[in-house]
Amino acid sequence: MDAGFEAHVRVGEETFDGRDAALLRAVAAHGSLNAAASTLGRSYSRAHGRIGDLEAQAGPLVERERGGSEGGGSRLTENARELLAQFERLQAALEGTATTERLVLDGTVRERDGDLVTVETAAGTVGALALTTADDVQASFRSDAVTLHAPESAPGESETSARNRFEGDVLSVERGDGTALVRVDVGAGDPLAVRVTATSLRELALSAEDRVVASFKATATRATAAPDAGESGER
Amino acid sequence: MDAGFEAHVRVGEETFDGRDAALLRAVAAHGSLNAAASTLGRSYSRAHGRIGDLEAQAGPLVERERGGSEGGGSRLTENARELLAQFERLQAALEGTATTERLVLDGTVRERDGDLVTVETAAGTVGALALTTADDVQASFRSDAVTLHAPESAPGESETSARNRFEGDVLSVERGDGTALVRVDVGAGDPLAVRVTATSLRELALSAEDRVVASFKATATRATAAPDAGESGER
DNA sequence: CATCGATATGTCTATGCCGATACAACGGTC
DNA sequence: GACCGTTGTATCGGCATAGACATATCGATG
Repeated sequence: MDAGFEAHVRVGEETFDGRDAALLRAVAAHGSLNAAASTLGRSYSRAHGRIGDLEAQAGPLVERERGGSEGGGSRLTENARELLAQFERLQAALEGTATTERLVLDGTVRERDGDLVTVETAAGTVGALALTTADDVQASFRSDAVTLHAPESAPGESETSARNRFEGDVLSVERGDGTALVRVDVGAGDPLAVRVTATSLRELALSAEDRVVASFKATATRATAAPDAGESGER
Repeated sequence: MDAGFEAHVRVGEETFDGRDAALLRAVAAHGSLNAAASTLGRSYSRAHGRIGDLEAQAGPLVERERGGSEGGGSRLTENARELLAQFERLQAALEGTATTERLVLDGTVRERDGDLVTVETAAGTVGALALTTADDVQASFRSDAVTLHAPESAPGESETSARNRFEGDVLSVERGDGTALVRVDVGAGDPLAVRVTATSLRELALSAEDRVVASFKATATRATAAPDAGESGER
């Protein structure tokens, strides 16, 4: 039961997707559309047509050369490299959110101010951006959105823009490759997972049972409708 | 040229996507698969088959009733509501990252430690999670990942797990509905955009030309390959 | 027991996508 | 001028998907 996605970038009427990105990468790697298509197991004519369609919307993507000692070839334009980089940033960003753990807190909306809502949860009150008008909500946020502080030096409410703040005990520290996952009991059902660098782990001198303050921004917290048992309108 | 995606949740052999989610929502809203299919402009037989396929992997999704005064009907199981909620959280999370502004910093990798790299950029040195082995990279992060501090009370390096820190001048403050977008000049090409709540804006008393400290976590920063002008390996 | 509206199931067919194939044009090298 | 490997262009056929349609079944109601 794991999460996934297909990224794409709209460019005019066309939709540039992972398949297109692979094609451009292969062209860059092989120096010819022919070789690119065949290594991808795709037909040359389709690949050719696809590039034509994309170029009609995005401007020149490949510089073509016909004839010559090696028959010619194709190279990416600056334009194409830019598009590809944009796609890859998007892909990386989405990849991050799809694979990053999230903490989900069930709660009830207490206050609204535009998109911003105040939600009461088992762990305390949190601010969140609302994507729903329902009052029974789940507030969730990414484990990499949380900053840990030593309790004695945690900044005051009015000194930072991180509005949400929990205090709790470190349950476990799981060392990874350059980063570590710290689990903190904040009084909610599930522990709060926080991904930090190995350096931070060392400088905060964190280990199990230590007391820490966890802060995260309301604008990085999303409130979505809770899975309602009864009936209360669609969408 | 805007970003998008198609979310899906793998469940056994099947892939639960936005189309499936819409179907389940319509069933919940109308109380019958027949009405659901027809309001979605889809054929009943296909919709029926699709639900059967999904149930083979995910377990019961709808409770069916045949016959009766109103011919019967279908209602979602708890299981289905759970699946739908999971999908909607994913959708919301991805939606957030696809629409949230990102700051992109061009830079060069100076150091590696597992997935973690140190990147030198025009605005300063930042830690990031690397998704590439290239040395010319773009470090990017979400505008909602950045916490603002008053300069005098910004926490020290060893007191928090936010490893990246810039100091700069506020360029502009753009008030929205409950939140505001603060642009900070940090010496990079583009300004750093930070989304904060209206409350934070007030408590930090931010306005243009103020000096602020912006901090964000290395684990929320992603390094992707820069659009390389020359040739340096595929992928 | 006929009616009605829903579930349940199978088949036909239109459509879109894509690989496969064929063929022309190009321009260096031999 | 023949050769070669590429870029262009057009067409055919296979395959998967999904709508359209036909039909059977179910069960409360009147």
